Amino acid sequence: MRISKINKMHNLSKNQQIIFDLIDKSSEPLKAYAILFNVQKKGIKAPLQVYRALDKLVEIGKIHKIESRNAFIACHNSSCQVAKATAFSICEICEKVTEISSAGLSKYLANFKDKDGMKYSKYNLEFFGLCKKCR
Amino acid sequence: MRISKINKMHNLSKNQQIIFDLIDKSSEPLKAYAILFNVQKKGIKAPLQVYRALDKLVEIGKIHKIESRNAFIACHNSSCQVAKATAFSICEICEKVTEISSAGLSKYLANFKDKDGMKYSKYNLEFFGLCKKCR
DNA sequence: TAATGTTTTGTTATATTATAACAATGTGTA
DNA sequence: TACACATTGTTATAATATAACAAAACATTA
Repeated sequence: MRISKINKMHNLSKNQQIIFDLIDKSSEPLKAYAILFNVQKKGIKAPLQVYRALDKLVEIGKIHKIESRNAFIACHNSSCQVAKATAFSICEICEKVTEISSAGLSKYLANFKDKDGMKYSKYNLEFFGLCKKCR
Repeated sequence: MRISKINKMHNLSKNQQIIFDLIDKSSEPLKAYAILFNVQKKGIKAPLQVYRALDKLVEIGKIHKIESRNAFIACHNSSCQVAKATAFSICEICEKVTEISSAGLSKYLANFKDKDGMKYSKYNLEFFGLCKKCR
């Protein structure tokens, strides 16, 4: 019972944990094949093993995919248990990526309705510009 | 002089025009290799020819890339001469994609400042949900 | 028109990103 | 134990995108 509860709180499997740890300690978004290269010494040999772990980690909100870069970063936003509302800033020079956590922004977007009055369950926003260092 | 002016207004080259026409008349986002397949009868034989045209068309704002789908749609927002502020709604069932043109939204995002007071020159926003038909 | 720089094209090869299909093993629960 | 389901391992392949180089077309100015 306890164990099932823990599982539902998304205890990670072996491969998932290895790959999450790598992404979590990285200072920059990691690409799938860079991850593969890094975890080969831990016995993860095939792309599919990486992609499966990535899919699951994205699904449960532990990591996010930066779509414009095909790269993955750990979620550092405690409130986002699930990957349903994400916003990032991306520096076009040094490629530094930061997850934005702005209550105002998420509220605005979560409540945004299009012309037909349609509301959306999920969004991904990527801002581009120059970071402090690169300006 | 006149000609140069026209060029600066982004008259399209042969391949760019062929590929833009195809995307523009499509009711759904097109993927690069679907485009390639469709324009082979017009003499465009190699992926690179397609990608080069796509890059240029994106650069001048005639088309947009839907990052989460690796697909391209024509811009139907007369005000967006350059691909610097884009927003789309995507139906997760039928994959219908619509460009959102909301003055409120674009104003809000163009003026959005992060915690460090940083403003961004460019953004891409993708909303996900169910369209009217699929709901 | 000739000379020039720039953009576009054509072409082959290759790199990068991602999934299909199938068998085996592990894990949680009845 | 037995069952359902998630995870793993493995090989092969599909889908997406770029490198490098040469040639042709186009725009500008002398």
